Amino acid sequence: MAAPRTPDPNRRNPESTKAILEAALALARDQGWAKVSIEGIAARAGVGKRTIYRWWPSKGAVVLDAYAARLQDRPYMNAAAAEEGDLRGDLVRILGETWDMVSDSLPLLASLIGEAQHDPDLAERLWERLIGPSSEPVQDRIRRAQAAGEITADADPFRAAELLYGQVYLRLLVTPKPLDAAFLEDCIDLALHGLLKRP
Amino acid sequence: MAAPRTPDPNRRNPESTKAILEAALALARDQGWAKVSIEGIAARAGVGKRTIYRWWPSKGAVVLDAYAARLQDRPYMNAAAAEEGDLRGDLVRILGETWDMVSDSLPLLASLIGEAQHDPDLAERLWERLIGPSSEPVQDRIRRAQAAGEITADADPFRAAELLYGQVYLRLLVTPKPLDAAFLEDCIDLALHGLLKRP
Amino acid sequence: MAAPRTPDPNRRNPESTKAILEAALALARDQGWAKVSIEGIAARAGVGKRTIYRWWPSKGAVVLDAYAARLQDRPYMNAAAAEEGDLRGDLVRILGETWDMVSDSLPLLASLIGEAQHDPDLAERLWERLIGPSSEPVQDRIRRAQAAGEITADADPFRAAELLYGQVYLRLLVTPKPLDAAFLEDCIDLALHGLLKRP
Amino acid sequence: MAAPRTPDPNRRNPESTKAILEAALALARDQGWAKVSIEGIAARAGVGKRTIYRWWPSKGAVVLDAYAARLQDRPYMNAAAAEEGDLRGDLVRILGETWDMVSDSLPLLASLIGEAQHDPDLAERLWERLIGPSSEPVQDRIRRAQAAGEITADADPFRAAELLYGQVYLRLLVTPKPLDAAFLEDCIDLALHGLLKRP
DNA sequence: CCCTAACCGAGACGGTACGTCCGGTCTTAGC
DNA sequence: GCTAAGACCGGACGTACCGTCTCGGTTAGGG
Repeated sequence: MAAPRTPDPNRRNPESTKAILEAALALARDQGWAKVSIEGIAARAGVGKRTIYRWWPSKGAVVLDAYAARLQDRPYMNAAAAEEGDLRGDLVRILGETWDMVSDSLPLLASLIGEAQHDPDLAERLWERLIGPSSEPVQDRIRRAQAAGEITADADPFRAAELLYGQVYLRLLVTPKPLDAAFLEDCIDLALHGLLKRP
Repeated sequence: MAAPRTPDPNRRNPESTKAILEAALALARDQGWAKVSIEGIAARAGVGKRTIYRWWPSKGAVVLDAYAARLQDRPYMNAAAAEEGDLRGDLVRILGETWDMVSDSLPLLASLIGEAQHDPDLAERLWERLIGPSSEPVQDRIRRAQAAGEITADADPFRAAELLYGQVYLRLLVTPKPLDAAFLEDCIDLALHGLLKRP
Repeated sequence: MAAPRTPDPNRRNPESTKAILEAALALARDQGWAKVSIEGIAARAGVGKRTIYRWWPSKGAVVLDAYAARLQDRPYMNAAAAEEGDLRGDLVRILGETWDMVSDSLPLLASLIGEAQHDPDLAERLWERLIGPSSEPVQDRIRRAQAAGEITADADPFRAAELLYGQVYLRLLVTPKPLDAAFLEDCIDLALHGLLKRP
Repeated sequence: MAAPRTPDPNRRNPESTKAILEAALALARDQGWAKVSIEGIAARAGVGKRTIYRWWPSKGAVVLDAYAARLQDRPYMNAAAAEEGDLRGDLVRILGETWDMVSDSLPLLASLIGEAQHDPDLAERLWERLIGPSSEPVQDRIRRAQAAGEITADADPFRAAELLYGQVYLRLLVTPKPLDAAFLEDCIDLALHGLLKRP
């Protein structure tokens, strides 16, 4: 009975969408996050501001979409199809694949997370679409290692992923030290062995 | 010899400084980060905008100063003077003390880190003044544990702190799950033992 | 063919325009020129500053428009339709009509001319819209007087108007003496007869 | 008994005064009136703002003083010493001498008069120090012409000067037409003869 | 095959805040 | 006690974007 408030997705202009996402990504990467604005995206995409506001709630959401779309355009990593090897080697491979996808756009990812601190809606989208899923392969591998008895059975795979990824995001967002492939490998070793000396 | 461009700190008005920091903190805590503006701080502090721009480069820097000043005003518990107990217990105490200081202003801390993602100068100040120093007690305790043979000698204390704190900051900034004292304790246990099953 | 830089006048909001002009006039008359500011006009008119800057280059231009609009709203007495009388009488009538329109806002007119001294664009607008046209009736009457042989044929009507009006503007802008209707009449007599004793 | 509010002129530093006046004049002539500010004058003169505010009430007053000082430095016109010639010739000479002094700084003079429209104190100073006195020689010559019977005895010399100078100031301040020596001569002729045809 | 509703570009609008300039007052140190 | 220097409060500047809105024009589908 009530008139629908949401716009009809079928009538969405794919060219405009594409132009907007490309413009957002280009601005974010070329001039940095601070220079991104809805107004700027609209101008660069040759699009009315209205068209952006119709489909996205904020500039963060646009950039997130643009960034996610770019990641999906990549020659998709086939973690699933990979042969199962030893635990450490598999973790190195999994993190390495993710690393290859994002290593050239770390500042953009950091800016998105930064923006999400004052934008709960963006925070949710970011977690649901990008960050949450990205730890699934690690959690899966942890679970298989638990089944194989390599890892304590009562460890929570989600917490295990946090132990591993926490180091990475801390570097990305806070610590003024390099974040590179070698560091990732060290993170894996440290997470696997922990701090206590083993007998 | 060259004429200094920076203003003379001796002529700084301490009352203005105090009013500005208080206004910044009040705004940040009451209305949230997004509502903080140089203009708003100046108005609430009864101060010219120029006076703020003279001494701080950005609103982030003001809020950081305000936040740091508040932390230092606390009746400081000095971890160093504490009786040395067992490793896990000391870590629980150290993290607990830090936690007590920041637990009522986590969103503000998160916003500061978020802002720092697009503001390298703020990022540096934040690390130097707030975040870097906060992990020193943990690193110290790790070093003593290494001397005592509890922890592998070749582990880097800084990396050890990253293993521990990474989990905390990941929760704070990214993961949509609760961050509380119980979680901190779990972080310590996980970091100490690592993922691999011990024989 | 080239993209126009100027905004499209068709999209101009007539209500905003009206509110701006009224606010400008009210501020200029109530508080005096010095208290007029774009910011103040915008606030009083309930309008964004941008809307003013979009259509006017300076506060002087706004006030000029407001002042000119107010003059045109007056129940216009058309000198042209007036019965032709003797030269002096007609001049008295013409100056009197102009006088009636501006006598209650002389400081505003003076301020506009004052402002125009440092603003060539305003000076041009002021001359084109207000001051230049105001001497036309005098020039017309001079021309008819030349045709009737009352005035030397080789006198330039524009210069004649300058002789007459110069005295008036000198009083308005420079001389600290009263400018009133009686003075206007004396200006006419002096301009008509000149200084040299007639035989 | 009461402490004097006005500063003691004897303690005035002549070097500062000179530097201020020179700086004011240089700024006014080089960058135009709009770029003149107390702050700018102080910086250029190497003087504290306080020193300017102590001796002048406004930037207009400073520039007026600077301008007046410059005029007095000129090789002073000796109108008084001039041989008395015929009326028209003397007027041409008197106006010509004034013209020679100001012709290279007309915009500055116009700006001063413009500023005086919103600054009654400046208006008074301007009239007393510069503009009023400048018409004295003309009034004197008019009086002598009246005594000689060349000019109607009942004409007010002050009004006569207004008739003559009004044309000049109108050009300077309002009319977008050239103001040059030839024009001055025409002003004299028109003022002497008036508009009415002589029998 | 036309009508009408939604999309689209463009951009004007009321606002908020920006970072800068300057006005006029006050403080500090030096002579 | 004047001076150079400049910090201070305050107000306005002109600009950048925000998110909403209105305007024609185009496009798509249901009558």
